[in-house]
Amino acid sequence: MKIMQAKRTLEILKKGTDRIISEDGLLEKLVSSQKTGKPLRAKLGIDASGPDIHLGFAVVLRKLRQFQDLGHTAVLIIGDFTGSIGDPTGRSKTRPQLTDEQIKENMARYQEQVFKILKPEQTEFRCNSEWSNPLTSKDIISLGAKYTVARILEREDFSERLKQGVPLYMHEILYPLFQGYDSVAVKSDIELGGADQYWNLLVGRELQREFDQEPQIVMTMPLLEGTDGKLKMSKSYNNYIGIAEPAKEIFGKTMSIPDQMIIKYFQLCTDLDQNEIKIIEQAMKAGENPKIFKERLGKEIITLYYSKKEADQASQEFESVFKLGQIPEDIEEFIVPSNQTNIVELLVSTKMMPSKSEARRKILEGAVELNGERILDPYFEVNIDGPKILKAGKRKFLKILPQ
RNA sequence: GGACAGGUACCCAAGCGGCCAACGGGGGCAGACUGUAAAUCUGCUGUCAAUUGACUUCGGAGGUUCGAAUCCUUCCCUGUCCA
Repeated sequence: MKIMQAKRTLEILKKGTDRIISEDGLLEKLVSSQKTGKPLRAKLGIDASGPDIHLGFAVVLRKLRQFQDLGHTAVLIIGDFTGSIGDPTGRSKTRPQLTDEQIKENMARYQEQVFKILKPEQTEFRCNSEWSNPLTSKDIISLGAKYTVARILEREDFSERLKQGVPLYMHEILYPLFQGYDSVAVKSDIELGGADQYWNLLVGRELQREFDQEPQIVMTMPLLEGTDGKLKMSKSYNNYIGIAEPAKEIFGKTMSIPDQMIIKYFQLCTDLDQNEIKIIEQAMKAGENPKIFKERLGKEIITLYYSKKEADQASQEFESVFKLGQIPEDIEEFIVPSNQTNIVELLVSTKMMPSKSEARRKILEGAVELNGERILDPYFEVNIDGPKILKAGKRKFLKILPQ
């Protein structure tokens, strides 16, 4: 009876995952949790440096939410300690050390965003400095004694860097160890992560065994490519869609993903069921305009984080601005001190262009419009005798006002 | 500690005494087109001044030279091999 129920649960949890190590292990944990009535502890590590949650990370968070819906506990670990190392996954980049202030601030912003997806009452927020800071040199050495260099080097990006002659530093090697130690510290039952975290998560499993704990289940979710459709969504590639961004932005960015990504986004970022997605896929294959599905996608996503109403608004505005070439509703205003000014000066002082050279270039390229009229002359003098709309490129609008 | 190879703009990567603000690719921005901020094509991509010009930039600091990213000295950093 209990087993049947646990099996059903397992099926739900399996949906949309990348890998589970191991399914049998997970089933066992589910069964015993049902027997004892004790919720499982599902761990997820988050990076303390960039407090913006994007759709890629939301994929994992949404899975975590599923665990909560099934009665389990989410344990979110802010990597404020490991943050000072910088996760070497992907490429090597040293991250700046964060101050306590910054971390507190980031934490607050995280909670705000995370609870758009998770249930607060079933979420445990922890900082890994809590248990990592007190470790002594001796502790760290003995932690190091629990893992071999060969095993560390099994990791693809490490061995790759070694092969290519790219520096690999001692502290980076320690990173997975500390992340794994987090699992020991919070006694996690399951750890979730993106597919690129697979290896890191396995270390946690090994370390738990070393510390005589039942090893955690490792569950990874597929990585979501960013708006470029190639690289994984990440702040550092500037190809992300943040869940806390204005609805308009979310919509626009969604519209800019390559057509081939539409289905994957539906699968990972929306609640549409598999059948519905199939229908969309077939419709596109049959030659229907992908644009309409992209619109649907944008709306679905916004509805998830805002509301249906805001989704419709964002979509309508997009249509009017980009298709019909109209002016958006609420544009920023800028008050010009003098009543006449050179167009180049104006573009720079309003920060629409980063430098005068750039402003001149863009003018010559035909990117600048004033009240709907294209300006091609860098010497153009703007008379500010009333409100005017300045447009630079397709997306930048500004209302110019006289003093 | 020794030998060798390297450090070039946001990234990768050419250049190895003047024609270098520096080839090419990626990224970014803009224009055209379109079904969208997809795709494709084209242009731009150090700053200031502007038809030609000036300034800052090729790991750091000095030097040689009319003139250096390019040669020399020294320092810092990275990799490979040897101890």
